[in-house]
Amino acid sequence: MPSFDEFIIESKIFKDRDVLSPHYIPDTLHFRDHQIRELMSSLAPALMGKKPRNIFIYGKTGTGKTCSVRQVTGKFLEKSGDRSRIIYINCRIHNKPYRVLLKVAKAVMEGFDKQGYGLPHIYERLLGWAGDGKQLIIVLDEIDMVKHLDELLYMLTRANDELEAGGISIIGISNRLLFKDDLDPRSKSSLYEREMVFPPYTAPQLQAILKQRAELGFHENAVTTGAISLAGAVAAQESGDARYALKILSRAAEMAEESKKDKLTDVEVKAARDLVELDLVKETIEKLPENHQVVLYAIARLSISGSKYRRLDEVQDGYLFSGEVYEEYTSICKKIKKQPKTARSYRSYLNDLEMLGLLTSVESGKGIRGHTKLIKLGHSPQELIRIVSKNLEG
DNA sequence: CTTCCACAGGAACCAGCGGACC
DNA sequence: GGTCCGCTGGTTCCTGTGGAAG
Repeated sequence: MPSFDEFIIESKIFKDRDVLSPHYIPDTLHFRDHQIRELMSSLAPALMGKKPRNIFIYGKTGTGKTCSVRQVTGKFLEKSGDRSRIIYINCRIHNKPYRVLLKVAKAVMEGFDKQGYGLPHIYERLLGWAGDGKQLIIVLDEIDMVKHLDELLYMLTRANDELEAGGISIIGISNRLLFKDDLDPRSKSSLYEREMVFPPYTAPQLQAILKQRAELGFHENAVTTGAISLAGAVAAQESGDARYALKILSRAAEMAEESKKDKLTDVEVKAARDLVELDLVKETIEKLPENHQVVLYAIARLSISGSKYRRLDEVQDGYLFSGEVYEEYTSICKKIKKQPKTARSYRSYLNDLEMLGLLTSVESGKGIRGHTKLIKLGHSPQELIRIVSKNLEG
């Protein structure tokens, strides 16, 4: 009889895995002193009973936006009594004005956890709460995900005007700079009272961050300096994304562990780089609704067999017509005995997939078939087919 | 120059759902 | 248990576009 002891092995590399996870918030955040100070000075008025300005924060993923805000709000809560509150809302989940407001109301008012109230009712209750001189700061993370954002901003700014004492201010966080163009000018100017930018990390900065985490998360001498600098350099080149850098490092560590090594070197980092790429794709695909996956599958199959319209090769290799992809989609649906959705729905799936970076598309032009979209996959079709078909069966 | 093709994407609408309230 | 309310995930209808064909 084997003993479990032989499977429960002390890791030779990891000391604390959590430190490497993207949710971990370190005590000291490197290279963001400036932004943190600015945030604190912006919020300070709230502690003195005045309304702070609205702030808009922009930066790509993994540039420490959320981390910095979390840290500052944490400090803020220690200081503030019940006269001011900060509420953190992830707009990916609460992506409508109603939901945001409901979430705020729930957070602020005891026993306000019933759904089914109309928007005006919630609004009034909120006004009533802030009315006696309280400061409310709402952090909207991934603010670009909110639909009808204009409505929400308008409502909140109007609330401010109606309040004689107290106030409501907003910190908006986004990784899309362009999204402000879709806003109407009034909400734009109210949201952008103050603007902050989080630039991507440079290679040396990423290396320092990785070093800090490595000291906490790995055993002593388990990682070579070469490995850390390589991981930092790779991530800096790709995007300056700290999350990505950490992912490479921890994946490399897992690989070293699997091959029973006690040291993590640049060999593992190199190998991990490609895997991480694929991991990320896999994650996004797994979260996709069925129809999206079928569309993706259709595109992948056609990418292998190539477009029916040979003339396309003259223009650019590997692109497919929107129309033929839809045909493929419907025929796959029939094969798996599913009712295919309308072409209109299909077009919105396409847009969703493009937003997630799973495919790229360009408007036709240059002399092919009038007005259509040309579609191309962002990744190897064989891998996508593997992932999707495994997913749809299970 | 007009008409046609093959779409793009907005707007309005609808079915079905689930929780809160009476 | 009906109904009010809003959400989700579609559909239907529609107007817009830009190169190609006539």
